[in-house]
Amino acid sequence: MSAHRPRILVIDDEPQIHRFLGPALEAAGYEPVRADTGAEGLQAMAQRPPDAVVLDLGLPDIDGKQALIRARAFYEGPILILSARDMEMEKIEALDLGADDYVEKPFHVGELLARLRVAMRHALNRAGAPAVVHAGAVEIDLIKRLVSRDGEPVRLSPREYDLLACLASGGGKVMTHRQLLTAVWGPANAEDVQYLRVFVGHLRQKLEADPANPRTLVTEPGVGYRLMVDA
Amino acid sequence: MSAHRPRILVIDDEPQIHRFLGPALEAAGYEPVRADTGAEGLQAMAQRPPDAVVLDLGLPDIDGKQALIRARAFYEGPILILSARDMEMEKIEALDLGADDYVEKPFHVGELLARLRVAMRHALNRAGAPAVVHAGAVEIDLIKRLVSRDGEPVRLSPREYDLLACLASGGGKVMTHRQLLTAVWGPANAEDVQYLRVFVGHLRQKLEADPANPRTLVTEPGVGYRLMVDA
DNA sequence: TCATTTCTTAACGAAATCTTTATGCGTCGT
DNA sequence: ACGACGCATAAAGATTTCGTTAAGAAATGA
Repeated sequence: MSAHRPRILVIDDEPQIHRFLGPALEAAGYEPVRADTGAEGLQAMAQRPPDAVVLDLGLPDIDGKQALIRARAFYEGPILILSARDMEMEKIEALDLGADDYVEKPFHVGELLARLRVAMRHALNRAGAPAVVHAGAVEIDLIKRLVSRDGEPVRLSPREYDLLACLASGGGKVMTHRQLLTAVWGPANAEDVQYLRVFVGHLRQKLEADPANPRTLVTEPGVGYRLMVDA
Repeated sequence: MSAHRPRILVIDDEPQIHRFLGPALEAAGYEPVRADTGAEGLQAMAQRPPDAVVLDLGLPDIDGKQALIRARAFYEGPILILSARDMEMEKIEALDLGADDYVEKPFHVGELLARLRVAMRHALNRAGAPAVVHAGAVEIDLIKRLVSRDGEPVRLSPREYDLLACLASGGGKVMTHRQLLTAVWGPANAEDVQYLRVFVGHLRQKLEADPANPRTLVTEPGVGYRLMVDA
């Protein structure tokens, strides 16, 4: 299955929560990501935005409210608040600060999962901004997952698209072999440069006017590849 | 921006609830609308759609679940469930049936209002999504739950419609196998891609001019399917 | 209840994709 | 000049993914 399971970041200092929420999430088809402190959680969110966040307000290092505010500064996805305390004011504040739901501890796993589904249902409708990258005659719509050349749609295989998307998201910067390989083929294949050669070839065949003299997908010898995005 | 205050329909048989929720809503800047039975509530919703609904599950005339299902058939706004019972299964069912939140009685007014704000915040994002989607010769009315091809109505089974509706709500985006499966068959069946193959086949049979060469319901190999909605 | 529709599941051939190996070309340093 | 190295392309085989069909189970409605 190439479409990855939704990644749920759980930020909680109690190992117990992770121990039983992790497997539950996994059983429900999600990929749980663990963070034990607020700082760790915020870093994880910034590094690779998860599909949803479960945040405990009672963290040892950062005040829960502060964590929520700082998270909302750059993260738009669903955030569910967990809290041991039954304080109305806290709930109201959290919800008004941008949390999508609030669950009291102790909670039923089924209910948490249901509320997670609701939050992600809402997130689906939140139509994102049109993230479209232009590179010469090539146009890449990263949201619709659509690629066209001179206005004509181009059919790409999953790997081909993932590779192109990775290059496009770099914003014209050189992407090293390692970066591309780990992103598309996973960390285990970070050394198989040959994959890149083959698939870059495929992409050039489909996207370049003259595949032998690439002007859009350029190779940076010894380093990696670069997509020449328009300014 | 609507000219008048947001109208909140409260469906509850207990006069007590209306007595203290009504003024609270009014104080918060809303215009409360009262319904004492399920039938009355549904009628009010159909007659003049409120900006949000607060629905008590323990109604005397209609089963709460049924009321929710029937409401969701034509009303897309926020629905908050009220219930005296603390039953996990009921919560999960209600949330999966399309409710946006679930509050147990007795509740704090402040919390209810906060959750209402969250729900309406979500509704804002949801707004703007067209209720009728055109894709080639196919027309899908997501509210009336009606599908037609070249103006001729098309009969679809429940699953077939749900699948098509999910594709249509994507607005031309690719919907991954996982997204479609979790939305239509539930998270438990997120891996059964075979369902999709079978039902996509059915839909093509009914909707495509040449089912063997689909131009409206396109497959994105390795990723999912896409409905080619008109621009 | 019975009849009809709908859903689930399995099997199979066909097609597309991925992986791997092989080969040729050019550059660079020795 | 020579070999080493990185890059590009081609092609074959293995694997995965798709679409179709069909038959039995389950749900629906009269």
